[in-house]
Formats: sequence, C-alpha cells, structure tokens
Amino acid sequence: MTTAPAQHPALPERPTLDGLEEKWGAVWQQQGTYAFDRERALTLPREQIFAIDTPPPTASGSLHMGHVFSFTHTDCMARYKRMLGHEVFYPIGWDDNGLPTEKRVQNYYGVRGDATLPYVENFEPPHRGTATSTKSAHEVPISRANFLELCEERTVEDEKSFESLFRRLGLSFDWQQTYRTIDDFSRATCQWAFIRNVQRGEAYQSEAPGLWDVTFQTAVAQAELEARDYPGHYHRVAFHAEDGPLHIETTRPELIPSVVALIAHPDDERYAARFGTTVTSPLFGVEIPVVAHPAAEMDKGAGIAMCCTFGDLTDVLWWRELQLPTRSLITRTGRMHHENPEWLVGTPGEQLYAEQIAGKTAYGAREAIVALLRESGDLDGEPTPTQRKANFYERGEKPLEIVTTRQWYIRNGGRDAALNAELVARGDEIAFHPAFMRSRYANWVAGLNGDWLVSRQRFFGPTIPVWYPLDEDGEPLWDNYILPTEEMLPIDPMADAPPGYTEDQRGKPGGFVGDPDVFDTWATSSLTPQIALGWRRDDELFGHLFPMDLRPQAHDIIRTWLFATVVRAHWEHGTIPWTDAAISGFILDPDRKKMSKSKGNVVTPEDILKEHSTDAVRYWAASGRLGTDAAYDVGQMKVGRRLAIKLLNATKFALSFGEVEAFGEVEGDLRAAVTEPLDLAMLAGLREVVEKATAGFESWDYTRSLEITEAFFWTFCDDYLELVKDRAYGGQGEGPAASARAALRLGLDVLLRLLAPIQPYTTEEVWSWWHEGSIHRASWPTAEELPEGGDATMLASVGAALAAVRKAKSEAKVGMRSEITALTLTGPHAALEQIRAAADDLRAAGRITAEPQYAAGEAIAAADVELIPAEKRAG
RNA sequence: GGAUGUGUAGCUCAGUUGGUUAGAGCGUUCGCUUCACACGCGAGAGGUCAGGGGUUCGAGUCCCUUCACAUCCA
Repeated sequence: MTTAPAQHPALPERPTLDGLEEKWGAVWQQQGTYAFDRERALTLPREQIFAIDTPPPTASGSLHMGHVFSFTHTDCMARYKRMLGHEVFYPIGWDDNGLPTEKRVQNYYGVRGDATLPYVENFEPPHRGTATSTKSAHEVPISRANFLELCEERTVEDEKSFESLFRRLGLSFDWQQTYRTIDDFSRATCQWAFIRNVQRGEAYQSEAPGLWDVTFQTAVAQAELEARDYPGHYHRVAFHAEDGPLHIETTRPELIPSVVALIAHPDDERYAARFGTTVTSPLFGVEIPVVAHPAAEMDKGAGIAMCCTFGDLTDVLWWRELQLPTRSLITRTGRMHHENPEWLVGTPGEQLYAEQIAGKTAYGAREAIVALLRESGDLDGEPTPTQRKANFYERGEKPLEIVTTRQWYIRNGGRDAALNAELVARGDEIAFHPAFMRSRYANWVAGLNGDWLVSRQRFFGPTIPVWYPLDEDGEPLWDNYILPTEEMLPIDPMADAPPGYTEDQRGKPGGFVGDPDVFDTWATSSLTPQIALGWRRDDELFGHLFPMDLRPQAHDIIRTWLFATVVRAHWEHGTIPWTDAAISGFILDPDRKKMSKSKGNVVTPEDILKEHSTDAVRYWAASGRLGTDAAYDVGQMKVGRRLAIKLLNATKFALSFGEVEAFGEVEGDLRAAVTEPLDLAMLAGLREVVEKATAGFESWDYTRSLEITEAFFWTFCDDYLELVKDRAYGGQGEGPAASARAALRLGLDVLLRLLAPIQPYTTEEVWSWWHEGSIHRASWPTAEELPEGGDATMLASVGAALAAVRKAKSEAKVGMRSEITALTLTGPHAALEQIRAAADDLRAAGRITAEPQYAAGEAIAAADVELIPAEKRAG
C-alpha cells in the first residue's frame, strides 16, 4: 500500500545526476542493499530464489564496453527478480588463472617462468609495469614459485579496477559472495572434481598425438583452436618408383624424412594402379607404401598427399585408420629431433639428416631440404605460393604442430556417440535466450572429434593432482598413478609428497614424480556454480540452489565455458548446471566492426560512465536485446541521460504541488483520492503498462519492458502532466486538485519502480524524496495496486485534442502561451465525449478562453481557431 | 563448404497468432524563454519493408529462391 509521509518532501532546488553514483553506491554498500540472505533462502521454496552464475572476468584482461553491456543485462534481471521478492544469489568471481594472466605478468614484470629454477627469497622483478621490451630474450627467467607470487600480486591489483568499474556501473552483486579461480577453495574444488572424474572413469590419461603450441610450449584443446589462412608454397616433389617418378605437392617439404605413406582418393583413376605398390622418398630413400583413403582430396595439389606423422590432423586420421607407423620429427620446441630417427638408420638419408636437418627449426629444415631437392633434381619447377588453412592456438602466432605427448583428458562426447547424444540432450534441457543460440551448442557438441584435453604445460592454474611411482630403474609407472585424498586438497604434486612417500623420494628409483602440468583454465571455470555455491563446503546451500537459474555469457564461449560447465555438471551431479542461459551479443563500433584493442577502437568504460552518467550508459546497454550485437552508440546514452533527467524534474514538479492530505478525507490511501476521469484514465493506461512491462521481463525481454515504460512515461510528462498541472495547483478546487496530486504520485510511484532495474541511481534518488527505504527492495508493481474504473483511451483522446491545439499554435508560429479565443474540435463521437469530460483541463493546458465547439469528424483535430499571439517577452 | 542470425526512414532499432494509411528515438527542418526541465517544449518532412516468385480476400510478417552482411564451425 502506498502511503504519503506526513512531512513535506524535501525536494532539491535543482535536481542533478551528478554525484548520484558516489552517493548511492556508498549507501548500498553500507546498508547491504543487495546482500544475499542465506538463512532466508534456505527457508524459501526453490522457485523464489534466483541464483546467477556470474561470469568471472579475467582479472588481467582489459575492461571494455562488452562488460558494461552484458553485465547490465544480467543486473536488470537480477534487480527485477529481487523486487519480485526473490532471494537473489548474485556472486562475483575473478578468473585469475590461465595464459592471459601469465602473459600479462611476463610483460608487466619482464620475467619468464622456468620450472627448472629454484625459488628465490624476496625476489624483486626487473620492472613493475615499466618494461619497454616484450622480447623474451630480455625476460629474466625465474622459478615457478616466484612466478606464481607475481601472478598473485598482479591479479589482486587488476581485480581492483574491475571492482571499481562494476561498483560504478551499479551492479547489484553481493560483494560478500566472491571467489577467485586460483584461491584455495577453487583449486581444491577443481582438483576434487577431477579426481572424482578419474575414479569414475570419466577422465583418463593417454599418450597420443595432439596439437601443440611451440611458442607457449603447451598442449592445446580443440576448443582453443582457430583456423587461419597461412601463406605457404606448394613444392612439387618426385618420389621414386620402378616405373618412374610419382609427383606430390606439399607445403611442408621439411617433413619428407618422416613420410610414412602416399595417399590418394580410392576413386582417383590417376593413382589406381599405384595402390599397393611402394615408392622411395627423395633424398632419404625410405620405402613407403602408396595407399587409398577417402580423406585425400582429388582436386587439391596433385591429388596425392604424403602422410607424415604428424603434419596435420588429417595425418593423425590416416595414421589411426590405416595403422601407419609413428615417425615423429618435430619436438615440443618446434625444432627437428637432434638424434637420428631410427627409421633412417641405414638409409641414404642417415648422414644427410644428421648434417643438415637435426636440431633445426621447421623453417630452417625446410630451406635445407628444398635446397637439397633442387640439387638432386627432385624438385619439379619452382615452389608456387598458396594460402592454406592452418590451426592456430587462439592466442598463438605460429601454426600448431602435432606432437605426441602424455596428457589427461575428460570425456566430453568427442569419442563416444552415446555420451555425445546425452550432452546434446542436456542442451535441450536448458532454456537459451534467445532460443536459437541452442544451435551453437548443438552444432559444437555434435562436431567434436576428441575428448577434452585438460593438461596444460603452464604455471598459473590448479595443478593436476596426480603422482606417478617410479620403478627400480627410475621409470614412471604411468598406470599406477597416485591420487591425493580429499582432505589433502588443494595440493601441488611438484611440492607435496603423495601418501605413503616422503619428499626425499621425489625423482628417485622406487620413489615418485609429480605431474608437472596444470589444468586448462576451463577446467576450473567449468565449476563456477560449484565454487560460487560452496559445493562440499556448504552442502545445505548447494543442495538447495543447484542447479542455478541463470548463466549469462557471450556467444563466443558457448563451445568452451558453457559446454564445459554442462559436461562437469553432467558427470558430477547428473543434471544441467542451470535452467537458463542468457547470451549477450558483442559491441560493435559505429562502423559495425567488432571493437577490439588491435583495431584501436576501444573506449574506456569508466570514462564513458563518468561522461554520460551510469544510468545513461545502462539505458544504452538495456536497449540491446539478448543475442543481438549492438553498436556502441553515444546517441542512445544521451537519450538515456535525458530520460534520467526527466525523471528528476518531472517527479520534483509532481511533488511540488503539495501534499494530498491537505485536502482531507484521504487517510493515507491515495487511491481513494483519485476521482477525476482523466486521472483514472491515466492510471488505467499504467495498469496495462505494468502488465506488459512485467511480461517483458518474464520473457527475458527487458528491452521491451523499458520501451513500454519509457513511452508511457513521456506521454505522462508531455500530455497528462501538462493537462492536469493547473488543476493540481488548485485551479479547479480542492477535490479535483487532490485527485490529480494523488494520481501523479501513484503514477510516479509505479513508473519509478518499473524503471528501477534499468536506472538504479536516478530512481533511488527520486524515490528517496518521498519514501523510506531503497526502491531496489520495494516490490515490483502490480496492476492491482492501481485503481480500476478508468478508460485508458480517454487520455489518448484528450491528448490528441491538446496536440491539435498545439499544432494550431505551431502552424501560426506563435508561442504556446498564446490565448485561443475560439475553436471547434472535431472527432469521432466517443472521443468528443471523452474530451468534453476533461474540457476544463484541456482549456487550462491550451489557454483556451472560450467554450470550444464540438463537431463530428474522422480524426481528432482543431478547426476555426482564433488566437491572440502571446506578447513576446523582453530579453 | 556447413550452421545460425541479420537486411524496415540519413542513423540505431521496434513491428505479437498474417488484418485499416508500416512505428519509435536520434538526426534534420520550422517554431517557441510555456510559472519542473533549453540537458527543455511544440510542430513538420522523411520508407518500393534487400531483389524476384508463390500461398491468401489480404503479406514487412508464411513458403520458395537470389543477393548482401555478421558470427561460429570446417
């Protein structure tokens, strides 16, 4: 029930948006306005809780308008749910681990992690943000532990700038519900979830050819790949057979020493006679078979390809399906093996390899081999330039190599059709907003071709909690791996000894070694629901709130973050991790280009917020629908700013007419004071607005809700407020004045609450002028709280009559103060009746001094207007 | 090449199960110091709904097709 306080509202002389962020930000923080009430949540039925799996920003990453955009979307929903009375669980975490942080630390401090170095006490890095060179030669190698200390230092600092932005943006997080993906609890959660996967057979280790980044020297997963055009040259090279040369075309002649087969398409007539025969490789003289496989592309190059284990993923396919030998040449550093490969022993190529190839980079080896081919006459013609698609690590600059390594994998349906179908079905259980984003998910899952590789040969991340016993010769017994117990977590197998061993047995025959790797960053962030809700730490809360309600995120990481989270929840809990996924689009610059640092078109969000005010920027963000890319549009921010200022001024004006009680009989219930048909008409229109605005939020369309409310608010200001202001001042007596004042208050009370999720600062400021408590803890408006009995079309009719009067003055090019001494209003009969019923309001607003004439007509219009131009004021 | 989305006023975008003359804001033009707001108010101009074909009494909306753009995956 809306009640008017006894004292006159304290209205500011000249309301302003300036300073509202500081003023209300401090109040919200101090009063815990957005605090999550765990005890209340546990007593509520699940459907009255709204739990959000907030995206933890990469602390070392840059702040950009995309953060402002998507976080505002989620915050609008969170605020709506909170006003509905839901207990909102809205945590904020920081994604610290991973390569972005390592790169930032390397550049910021001028250091490089080196696992072979010992820890140095009180290490002082050469730079703190002052490094001028990013060349690795200028980086100081430091121990893993020292490196981790610097990662820790840097991320804590970087988090502060995010916090500052998020607070100014007015995000209604509970800042007590925070986590860092590198903190002890997150690491323990990550390790324990993995151990459970291992124990149930959902994770396994395998020695297999995999994608490898030679720059970062780490394995890379399918989800981190990026196919890019990469310039190369086709080299037409002759292989030798008894009946003459067989030419192939290759972009990677340096791999000729490791060729294991020549492969053509089974339907390719040109090579049909060759299948089953052998040829010898040029220079090296290794005998290899010519075989058929449908993956050979007939129209590419010569139509016959050399298979090297391994040059690319097709080689891996052939190697697996045709059971070809493994002849690995490229090492983890990207250089050719130093030792002579055993398959070259005794061939003409043995000496050649040792002298010309061993230890060279792939590029150097290529140059050498091309020169040798030219010399031997096996190079046919000159190399011709070509563009090929090569796989890159998304953060890397060199094409990935394929290297055989021992790694850990989590099963994700990439090698198991039944599991794949189950995971696709999980996607069907989740409501995507917008719904078409489910296709992204389904396409990705269906297209997987391998399990999820989680080992990374990096530093800053939860360690893989596994030890391997060593046999009497000091060789690891991989399959007898040792896992820690739950109480030990988090552990570092490179620093902690496994159960039953002591540290001095590390690396000794009969002792143990630790797995040196860390987890893929998604292996931790795929557990954000578990981390945020305190799985294993607060099982009561976790049990009640999991699965959560909402995962908000951008569409580019559906294949990574969203999918990985689904995989982990599927294995550990047998459920989806949340019921809804809200997918935000990207921010494009005005030229419709994606904004990015490399394009130099980024703007600094905090500056934008200060320049336009938070509520203005939030208005822009809330004007972008889920799933739709949005333009960075200063114009929209200005519109939002105008709306906010209008809220200030209109509310001040509406309250300034005086208290409703002054006219007696009201007894606090404003609804009883609303008696005039025009006032009831306005409120009837608002009842419809409340229903539509609520329906908008319910269908995750906060933009629709905003549009509906905003449009009504402008009509409220331009037409209704103009029509009733004379009456509200008392121009028609006390009862009609009370009706207008009460209707204005009721209307604004509802309008402010409808806009509160979008413009939290302005609505809070205005609300405070005549209410106790935060608007953000007030209840979401309902149609029922407004009086019935009005006819919403009446305001439209009277408003149209007012517009007709204004048009007459505008066309006469006179001021709106000009007096109208005669006019005829035309329109449909019903509309004229409505206008007649509000004739006094219309005459006051239009300065119509004569009694208007009424005449039937099609549209509402003013005719036969006589007016006296207002005297122009001096100055 | 595949998937998904988009194409409506100069710009940014709405347009519900198909239903009068296709809407809003910005910008633009003209006018107005009107006792909340000049960060304001009022009025006007501005569209072959990407092209073509079809279904229908009726299509921006449904179907087919072509084109363009974007994103993701090959």
